[in-house]
Amino acid sequence: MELNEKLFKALANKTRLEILRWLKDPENEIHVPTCVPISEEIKDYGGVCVSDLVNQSGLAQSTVSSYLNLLVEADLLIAVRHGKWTFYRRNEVAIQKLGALIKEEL
Amino acid sequence: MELNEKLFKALANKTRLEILRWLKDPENEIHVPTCVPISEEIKDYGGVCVSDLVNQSGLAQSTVSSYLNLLVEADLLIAVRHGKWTFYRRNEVAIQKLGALIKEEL
DNA sequence: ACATTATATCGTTGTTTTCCGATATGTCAA
DNA sequence: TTGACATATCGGAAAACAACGATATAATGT
Repeated sequence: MELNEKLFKALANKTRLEILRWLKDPENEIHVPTCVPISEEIKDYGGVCVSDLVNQSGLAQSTVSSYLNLLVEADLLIAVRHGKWTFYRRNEVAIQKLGALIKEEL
Repeated sequence: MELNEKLFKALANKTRLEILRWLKDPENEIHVPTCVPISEEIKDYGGVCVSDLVNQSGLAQSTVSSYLNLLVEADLLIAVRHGKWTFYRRNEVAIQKLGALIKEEL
């Protein structure tokens, strides 16, 4: 984790910011959840599948998928594949570190 | 100060990030300073003129000027005009607040 | 094996950003 | 008040991004 252009580019988009917020509290924020947690990891750590975020955002599936990939590349999200679903969740450690880095190093 | 697209867009550029770093410690980071502090405010709070940042960055004067304006608009920099110079300095309060907001609200 | 579902990737088009040179504005000094 | 300097603004060309539909890949169920 470092404060580079790539990281801030990932955050420089309304929808991607919304995705991060939705994933903060999916129980309340994801209005029509469809993917049921199917593993202990998902039950423990949470995670939302792509199609739920597609519904929520109103954007095309391909757009959301690439946005999610950008956020993973920036280390802000963690992706876990289970069967045909990929569950995305926040990388809380990295996000806290980001806040600290901005205070110290920006 | 809020975590919106505009703020992160301002940070999503290598040169603008460098400018923020240079302004963190201008004495050491600005290699060829030309603008002498001419007021108590600049002496007290610091601040670097546009032409020094133009030299440092190697970009055109117009580019640097608009980059600085973007950072001011995002509330990350403070601009103070003295005579024919405009001195830019970091908005440390806002930057600390940004770090805190990311930890709490991102 | 085949159809279905979920996600990822590719190619494209319109929009935004980057960065420039030219020019305008503002300030000081002679 | 004219010239020189510092900065800001404008208009444009090239690159990057946003967002889409079409298609590829991957896993599941029959």
